[in-house]
Amino acid sequence: MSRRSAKTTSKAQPFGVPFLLSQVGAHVAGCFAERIAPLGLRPYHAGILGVLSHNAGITQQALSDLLGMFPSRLVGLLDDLGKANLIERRASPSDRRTYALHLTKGGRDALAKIGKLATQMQEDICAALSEKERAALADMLNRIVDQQKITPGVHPGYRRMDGACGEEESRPAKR
Amino acid sequence: MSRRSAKTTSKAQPFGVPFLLSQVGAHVAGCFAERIAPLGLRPYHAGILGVLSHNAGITQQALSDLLGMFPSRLVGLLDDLGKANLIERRASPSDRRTYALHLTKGGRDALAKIGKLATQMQEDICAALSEKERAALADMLNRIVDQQKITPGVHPGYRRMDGACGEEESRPAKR
DNA sequence: TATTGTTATACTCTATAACTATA
DNA sequence: TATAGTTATAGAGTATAACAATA
Repeated sequence: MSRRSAKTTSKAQPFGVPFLLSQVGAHVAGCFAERIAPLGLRPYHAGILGVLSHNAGITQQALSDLLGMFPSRLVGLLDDLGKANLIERRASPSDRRTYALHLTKGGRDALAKIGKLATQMQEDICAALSEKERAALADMLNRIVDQQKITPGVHPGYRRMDGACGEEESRPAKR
Repeated sequence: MSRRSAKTTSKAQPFGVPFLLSQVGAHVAGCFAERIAPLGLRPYHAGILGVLSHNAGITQQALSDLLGMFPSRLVGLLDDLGKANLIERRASPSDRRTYALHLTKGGRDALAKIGKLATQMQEDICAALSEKERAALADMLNRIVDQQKITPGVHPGYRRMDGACGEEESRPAKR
């Protein structure tokens, strides 16, 4: 194609799919972080709101399990969301040690805003692709998610990097 | 273990391309980190080796510019690579303040190992895709890289998050 | 005076451990 | 005794500032 001006950049190199995925993924994540910053939120917060919308009433323990993060790390994030009145910790009648996590009205509103923002981002990020290609890209990525046994809708960024990668089939419930 | 049985994951949801890209990208990055760990390297190190292979003799200042990171942050990474005898800082005859960065034989060997490892990873990550699809995916990602003005071969992970995202056309050379 | 590379410092983030209150 | 949630502590990682040598 068109060669770029001299600059320090390298010439057209055959970068592999893994590098491209990681590169574009990091770029997208950075863009997303920038765009939700005005809402007073960080990507971690947004991800939790999303998970809560599909898992109403989940406990903190179960949520930290699902996200693959330490419970102690979750506390601060939930505190943030609580202070912003986006979630509430409802006391559980059966077991008074646990809280049931729920989105508030404000939380659902925030999530809707994030959704619009994500739609806009898709438009920007995929500007170089046709409608058909975007669908094909989404389909391929979904199949990778499935084949790699990534939990749908859960971002690996929460995960503590122990043994999250492929290699073996064993997934010994991590305890 | 009553709570783990319910499989708290959400049902099939329409996750957008940006989320999928970020999700898969983070997964791939984690896998890559795991796989190069036995070489005593982290992704940052590998990325620098790759950049140096196409920019032999670059100065630290120019490299930190290219990567978008603070020079002081670069020092430690180059120290690591130097201690492992993968790069060398050659004294510059014209300007004795600067060093010219070069890969050593060991550095080129390490880079070759990383390349094989990346090829293997591509096989694993793309297991769900046909050859044709892999090519289509790479092509689409390359076009996104181009359209989003991401520097080819440079991972955004180095970048300090100031204003790296799209929005405007202005790119005021960031001094 | 400005610039390159380096060191020093402060701040953020996260993992681990200790604690409480329930069970 | 074990578990849910929290708090405390410590370690890693990074941004900023200050510095010495050279231009």
